[in-house]
Amino acid sequence: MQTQSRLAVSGGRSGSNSSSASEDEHEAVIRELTRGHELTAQLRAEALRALRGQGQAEATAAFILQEVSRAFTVCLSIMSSPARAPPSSQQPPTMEMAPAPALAPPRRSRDDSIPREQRMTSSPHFDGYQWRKYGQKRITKTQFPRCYFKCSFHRERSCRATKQVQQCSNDDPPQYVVMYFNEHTCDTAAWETAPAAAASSGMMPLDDLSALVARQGHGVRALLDERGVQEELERRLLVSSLACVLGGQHHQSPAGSAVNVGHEQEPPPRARTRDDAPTSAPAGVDDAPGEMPRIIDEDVAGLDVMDYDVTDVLCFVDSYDLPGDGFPF
DNA sequence: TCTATTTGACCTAC
DNA sequence: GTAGGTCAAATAGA
Repeated sequence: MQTQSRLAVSGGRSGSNSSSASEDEHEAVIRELTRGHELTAQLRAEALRALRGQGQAEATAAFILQEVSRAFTVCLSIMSSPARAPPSSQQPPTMEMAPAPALAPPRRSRDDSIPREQRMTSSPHFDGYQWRKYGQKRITKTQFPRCYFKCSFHRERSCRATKQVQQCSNDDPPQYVVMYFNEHTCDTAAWETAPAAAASSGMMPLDDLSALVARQGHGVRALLDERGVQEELERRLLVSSLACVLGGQHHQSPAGSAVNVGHEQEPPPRARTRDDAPTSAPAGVDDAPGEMPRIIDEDVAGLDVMDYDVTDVLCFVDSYDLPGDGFPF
């Protein structure tokens, strides 16, 4: 890609002043983000022109590309903020002077306690990964205990991902703050496929999906209740709409269902119901493993935004309390 | 019997 | 010394 090559040129530039190189990189990132923003605007114009008069597809494409554009805007605001300014030249060089790292402590240091992602949800376990609870702690000045989870594959696949779940309100349904630490290094795509996992992977026709839920007993029903099906419909609509935009094809709603995905609509229902008691839930074993995209906090931008790359950015941004509908932390 | 959860103890950072 | 994060033995459930 052009972006990569440009950044590579910028980053690979030889020079004695590391601060200068850092500034160059910073400028390069802003430059690329700006260009991405411009290209998104062009793509949006082209897509809307191509899809003019096609109702649902047009609206969905407009929504998705608007969100992409918003992501670029937010990233640019982050990169332009003083906090993201490149380090000053007064900073002492640390690489050579730093002492040899001691044996890494097994426990996370306080510096690492900054979550890579934070979200508020009433379904703290439904994020597409399997977790195992390894601890619970009552935190001072809080009403509810904090639960600690590791990725279920932390041992066999050395996945270091952890998350903390803490109830923060007694509402109905109760709300939880979920904090994620470390990236998943496990390959969740290789999970064994239970029927529900197959259903949620997008490979099962929606008619079959609905029929499965109607036909099966508690097992599948627990995973894909009616609201889950509704959410699945919406997810596929988004995916197919974006594919149509990129492929220039007319969108056809999956399974002939008409699902409205728009700003005016009330937030779609959550997919999960069993997660409202994190201390007793079997830590996500039933949480629809597989390729199902993680569902981001329903509050993000007031929309039911799926966790594709774009919304990863959105979610990340939310934790910085930027202007908008972000998560207030 | 196996696996996941619970919970008190221990360890580390502040 | 305190608070928060993790460990690991005990326990529960399938």
